[in-house]
Amino acid sequence: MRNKQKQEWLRDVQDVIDIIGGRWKGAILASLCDKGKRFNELQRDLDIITPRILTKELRYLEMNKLLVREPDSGSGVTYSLTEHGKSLEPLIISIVKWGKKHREVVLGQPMEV
Amino acid sequence: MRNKQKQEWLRDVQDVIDIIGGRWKGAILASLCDKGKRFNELQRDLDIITPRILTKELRYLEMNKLLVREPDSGSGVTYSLTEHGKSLEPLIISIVKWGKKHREVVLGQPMEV
DNA sequence: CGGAATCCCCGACGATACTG
DNA sequence: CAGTATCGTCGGGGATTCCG
Repeated sequence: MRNKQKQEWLRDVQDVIDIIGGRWKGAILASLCDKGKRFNELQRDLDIITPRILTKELRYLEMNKLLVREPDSGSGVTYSLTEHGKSLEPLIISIVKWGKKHREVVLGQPMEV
Repeated sequence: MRNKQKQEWLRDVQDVIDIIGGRWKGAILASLCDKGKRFNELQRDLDIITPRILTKELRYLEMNKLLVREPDSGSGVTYSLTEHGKSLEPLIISIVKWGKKHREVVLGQPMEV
């Protein structure tokens, strides 16, 4: 760990994990991927997350500029991904790819060369 | 979230996050990246992680076949990455790359097209 | 409808000490 | 050297209720 560059990596990795990690953030991003959604719509879509948590997560993601909150005239709010938010998708795909390979390995495939 | 594929993605992502997330796992992997290390060596390398935690993390990573524990004759144990463990590096690099971009965006760069 | 306020629980993480 | 044992804390996540 004396290695400076790796120290920095760790910080970056932690940041990203903070964004897509946790129980809900990934799901929220995924749900918004198709199209923008309203609060209640999200709440239903996410298998009954409590409003408190949903609000908190949305705020966090908004702060990180991954999504935007747009009140429409009346009592309605729409959340949708920003370009930056969408740019996460390729990364997610890489992660998923490794994750699948990982599952195979752990389930007992031979792998040691 | 009705989207089946995305549900699966989320699971995979969570798995991966579980591996590189948390406070220490990433650091341990990074530390072992150069070469295998002994328990105490790791402990020192990781800026005073307590033995309890280190043991727990090592066990977890071992279970996931990212590293191997090899007792050498005498009272010494060496931990080193498996091929599978090493295969994480490219992924980490992708994550770091996005993380850096992300920091720029959040720090206030224009980015909306 | 879209939240905010309160209260609570549990699991991750840690400090410290001890052992074969 | 390589752990175990015991205890403690701290905060994320949740249930429930109330509000404009």
